[in-house]
Amino acid sequence: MQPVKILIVEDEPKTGNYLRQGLTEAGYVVDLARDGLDGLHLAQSGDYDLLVLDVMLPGLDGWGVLRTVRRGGHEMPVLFLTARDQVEDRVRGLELGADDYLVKPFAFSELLARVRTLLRRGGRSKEPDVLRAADLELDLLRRRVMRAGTRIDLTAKEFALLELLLRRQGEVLPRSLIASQVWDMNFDSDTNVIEVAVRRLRAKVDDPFEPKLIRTVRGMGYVLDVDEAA
Amino acid sequence: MQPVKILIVEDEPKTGNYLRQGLTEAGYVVDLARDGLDGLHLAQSGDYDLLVLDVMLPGLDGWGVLRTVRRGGHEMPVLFLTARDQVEDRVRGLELGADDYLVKPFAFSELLARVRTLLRRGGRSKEPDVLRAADLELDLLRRRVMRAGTRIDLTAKEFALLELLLRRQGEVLPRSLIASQVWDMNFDSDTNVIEVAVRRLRAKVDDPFEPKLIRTVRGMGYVLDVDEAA
DNA sequence: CCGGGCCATTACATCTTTGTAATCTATGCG
DNA sequence: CGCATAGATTACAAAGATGTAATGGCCCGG
Repeated sequence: MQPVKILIVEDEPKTGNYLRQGLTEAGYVVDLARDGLDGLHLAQSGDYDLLVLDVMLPGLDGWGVLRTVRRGGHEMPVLFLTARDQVEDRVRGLELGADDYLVKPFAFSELLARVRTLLRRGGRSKEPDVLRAADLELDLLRRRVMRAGTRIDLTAKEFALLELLLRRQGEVLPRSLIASQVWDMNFDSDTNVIEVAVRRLRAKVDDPFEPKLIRTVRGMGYVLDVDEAA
Repeated sequence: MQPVKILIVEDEPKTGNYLRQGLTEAGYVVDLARDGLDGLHLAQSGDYDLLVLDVMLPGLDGWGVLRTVRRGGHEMPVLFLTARDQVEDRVRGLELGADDYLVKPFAFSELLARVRTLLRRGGRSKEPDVLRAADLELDLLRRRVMRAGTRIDLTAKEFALLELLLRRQGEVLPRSLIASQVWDMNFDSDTNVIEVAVRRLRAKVDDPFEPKLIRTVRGMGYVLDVDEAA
């Protein structure tokens, strides 16, 4: 089972690095091209499972890249990144065979969700549909959470956070990681949103139940795991 | 292709009739039993594709019915209806093989969504995944709407309303029908929520585009269709 | 062409979600 | 043991979702 390979074509260093890091952390093998031409050459090798293309690139833009790649007979799914005011042009992208697009800035969890869907569609993916820990269940397709037989209603952020904790259960996730996956690129690290979000999630997912699944690791971050101490 | 048959077991006449009518309007063949025993006998015939069981029934309750039905070897999916304060007991229901439950009162569209999912899971259903009209597309699985290549963000109510209009495109839907499918049982008919909801939906789905798809039929209701007048 | 009802539209109120900030608690070190 | 700091908790604020209500325009019958 070879890893899933993703090519990012993005000129803004900040966005590019953020994407590369986030996708790498999520377990993909990632290459990053800084302009359209480089991107095109890499893409034409044909060994990527997905392209993430910025629309606005110096020289050859995202559409140019896509057109040529498609002409070469490559069929991998493509996710476009566009600025808020470029949305007008979307039709062009979709006509050319872009499969989805995101408007910047976006929460990384949003991007990840799309990436997963696109890969799933291509059949290229052994993604599970349900994540579990003890009596807790998170159904990705139905976007639904159950614990001990009760449905639990989570808000979007709560869901994204729990999904992350479940996907990486047993790992202590530093706040920086959580921030980069659940919030957007411009996340301001000197707030306590994460603590508050964890609190809210705990109130729904842990407070009424036993055992507690979300643990705080002082100075490190949070883990979700089924406590081994027995 | 035979129709999908659903058995409702519900003693409250108001709820029972509401469910029967709503599901019938949605195209299912529906039987309604008023108590647990009747329900059980009907269910044991085994020719239903889905059961909708009220938990609280006079005499034999929902669990009793389910237990016996399962013992008879029937495997159809079951949707439980429970009052807000009965939720405690849910585990029992799920252990017995109830597949989902709803807390009363619920919007009918909620129930319908669950019914569709349960039927889809059973493989018993030729439900499409995408509804279309002209350049408008509603993706049921991804809960996403696109028109002319742009993604359109809809709220829950807007989505439910558009889904209904699309499923029944070409038909003029009276307000009463819309109310019963998109709002809950206790819908108060002397408000103008529907008009307001249609306005909001139009603002997103029709105002920025051509042709207009949602039409008002004076004195009758609303239709979504691709205008034939050309 | 006038008037009544039907619908559209807008404004506003309420509730939920999400973020910010202030305060409280407890862990672990000196 | 007491303090410094990380984290928990609570309160408040801003933004979005949804419902209520008031107003205005338009269609149609007379």
